[in-house]
Parts: sequence; structure tokens; C-alpha cells
Amino acid sequence: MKQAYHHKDLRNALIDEALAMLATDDSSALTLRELARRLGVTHAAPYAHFPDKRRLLEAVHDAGFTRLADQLEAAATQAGEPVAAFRRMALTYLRFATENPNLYRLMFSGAELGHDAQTEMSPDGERAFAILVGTVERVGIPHGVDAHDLAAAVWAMVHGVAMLEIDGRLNGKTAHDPQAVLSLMTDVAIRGLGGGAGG
Amino acid sequence: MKQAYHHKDLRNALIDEALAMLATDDSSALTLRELARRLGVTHAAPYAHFPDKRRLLEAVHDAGFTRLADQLEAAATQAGEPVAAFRRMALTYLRFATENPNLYRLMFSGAELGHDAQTEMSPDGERAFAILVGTVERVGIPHGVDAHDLAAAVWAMVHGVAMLEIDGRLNGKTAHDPQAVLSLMTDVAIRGLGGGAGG
DNA sequence: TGTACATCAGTGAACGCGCGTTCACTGATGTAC
DNA sequence: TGTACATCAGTGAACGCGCGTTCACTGATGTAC
Repeated sequence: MKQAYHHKDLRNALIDEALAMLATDDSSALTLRELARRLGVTHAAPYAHFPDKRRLLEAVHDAGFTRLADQLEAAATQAGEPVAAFRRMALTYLRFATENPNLYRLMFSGAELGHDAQTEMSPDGERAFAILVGTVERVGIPHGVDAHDLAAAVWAMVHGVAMLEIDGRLNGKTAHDPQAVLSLMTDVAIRGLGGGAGG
Repeated sequence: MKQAYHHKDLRNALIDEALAMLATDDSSALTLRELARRLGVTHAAPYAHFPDKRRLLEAVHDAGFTRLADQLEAAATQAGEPVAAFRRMALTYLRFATENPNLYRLMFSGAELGHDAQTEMSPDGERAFAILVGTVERVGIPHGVDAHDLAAAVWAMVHGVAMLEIDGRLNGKTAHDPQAVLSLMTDVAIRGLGGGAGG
């Protein structure tokens, strides 16, 4: 059954379809024409909702951060010790990236997005980071260290595993799966933060 | 002065010009036609040296790892304590990425490269990794931990800072430059590895 | 030292392709009366 | 409840673009004799 003429919510449908496409294809397959095709709509139709392709991509980018922040939030509200929570957050983050590699890449690709999305975080990006800051604070911030700086460092660690993994660079470099590398990394980080070795 | 007809080393000239282009443009500007244009050669000429574009890109990718391995090697052969060497290596790696963001992105983009380059390291990629393993080993490997796994974890940490930085994600997240974040991270890592806090 | 010839790097024209974007339009919707 | 009308989402045709790749060719090179 085809919608006649007015789609009623083409804007969100475009974003959802883009997210769905990224589940199987990399972002180079993400063209306005293909999205329109899949939604049974003329390829000029998206222009009623987005001034150009870049803006659509930015909306997808933002939607990605919404999903990530939601998943981190769900993981953060579970009960547990600070160190265990820290591990759980790291695993949740890694899982998001490995389950949505194309989306994750788009969320961090400075190249195809506008300058705004490149240098500024979306609200949900900030929300995700704030959750991370809280997680790190609960483990404990060493004296004289800024919580945001430390959170950025921790973020970079996990981001690094995520990126190497989805770009296939961990294959062969280690006998274990990326989770083992992440586990090793969190062990090192937790010991370095003085948060104890348990978990 | 223009070379007449035979260029004599078009293959390497193409790779060099690609590297030069990446100094200013992102990899989407890297087309066979533009490279040929810049070298004063027909856009079909590259096909005498590469079967298709993907293979040219793989050659550029490999050349990037050659440069990176060379710089890491130079940094590794300097005298110094293991912990100081560790810090120096991390800084050298970060500097390479921030000075060559487009090249660095290409080196790790699984998307536009063939499956080989995506899952297997080039010889110089392996060389770079081996240097890292040595650096980590000298700091000291905790009992029961595999050196390669640990090196992979450390690599991921630095890669994470590098990627976040070149994608502009560290801006505003921290008051300091990426080197400060990296420094914080190496502090944590060195303490976590039991290598002492000095350096 | 000179000539014939094979090689093959580079030429130039052409191919088909799918893209983003523009434009005058059309027809469905919902509101004012 | 019914009608006139403004709005504006979606249409469909067209635009120019630059790309990767193919192809029969040409002319520079270097080797064999």
C-alpha cells in the first residue's frame, strides 16, 4: 500500500530510512535519490524538508547521538559499584559502535558534515558526554585533574577501540575479540585512576 | 618544463601527488582525473600503472604507513628511559595524525579501501605496530597479560585521541589541547601499567 | 655506429552513470466563513 | 454542513557535473643484430 501524495511525515521517514540503510551499507550509499526511491517518493521531495543533503546528514548524525545517549543512559541507571558501572558503560559504548559501524562512522566523520557538526556537539552528544563525566567522577578523580579532561581521555580510549574494531584493524593484532582489548584497557585505566582492580 | 610523452615514473608521481593533495584536501577530492590533471597527463594515463582507483588508494594508504613507521622508528631509537620513551612515542604518533589528518583518515578508513587493506596490515603497518610492542614491553608487561594485546590497547588509546582531535571532537570538551588529553591518558596508562609516574 | 623492430606508457575521444539541485506545476489538506 | 480558498508537500522533467573506465591509437624508448 502506497501513500498517496502527502506522506505526512517525510522528514522523519527520511531520517529513519537513512538509519536503516546504514545498518547494511556504508554512508557513500546514502544518497537523496536512493532514500526517496525507497520511500516511494520523487527525488525532489526531500527538498521540502531539508535545504540540502548536508543538512539531512546532520539530522542523521544527531539521531545517532540520540540513540547512543539513550543506550548509555539506560546502562548508567542500572545499579552497581562505580567500577562495575565504568566497565558496563565502556562495554555499552563499544557495543553501540560495533553494532552500528556505518552510523558510528558517520557520527564522527568530520569530512562529510558541515563545520557546525564537526566542531560542535549535538545536544544528545553533550548528554552522552555528561553521562560519561558522571561515571568517571564516581570512580574518582585524582587530585588536580579536571573531570572533563579525564572524561575526554577515557572517551578517547573507548573511541579508539571502537574505531579500530569497526575498521577491521584489530583483526590479527590480538588473539581475542575487541571486548578483551577493551577489558584490558579498562583494567589499566581503573588501576591508573586508583579505583581498585575489582569489578 | 613539461615532460614529453613518457613521464618516466608516473606511478610514484601519482602516489606523491596524492600525498601532497591530502595535505590540503580531504580524500573525496582525490580523483584519478584530478591527479592526472596536476601531473599534466591524460586522465587515462594512470591506468598504465594501476588497474583501478582502489589500487592507487591502497598504494597511498601503504605510503602513509611507511611514513608513520619511519617517524615512530626515529622516535624509538632516541635514548631515554622506558617511560619517557613511551610518552615520546605517543606524542610522535599524535603529531603524525594531527599534521596529516586526511592521510591518517585514509589509512584507517575501511570504507574506500579494498577488503585486503581493511583487514590486513601493510608491511609498514606491522613494522609500526612492532615498534609499539617493543615500547610497551620496555615499560613492563603485567603478569599474565599478552604483550600484543596490551600494545593493541595502548594503540587504541592513542588512536582514539588522534581521531577525536582530527575530527574536531575535542574542541570545547576540554580546556587544553589534545596533547594535554594525551598526557593525561599516558599518565593513567603508565600508572596502570605499574611503570611509575615519572617521565 | 646504424637500423629494424618490439614494447608499452601515454593520448584523446567516447561511454554510461548517478548524483545534487532547480523549477514550474499540481493536487491534497485544512481552515475561514 | 457546505463551499472557497490559501497553503505547501510532492511531482516530473530537466540541468550540468565530474567521475571511473574502455578503447583503438601513437610515438618514445631501448634492445637485437
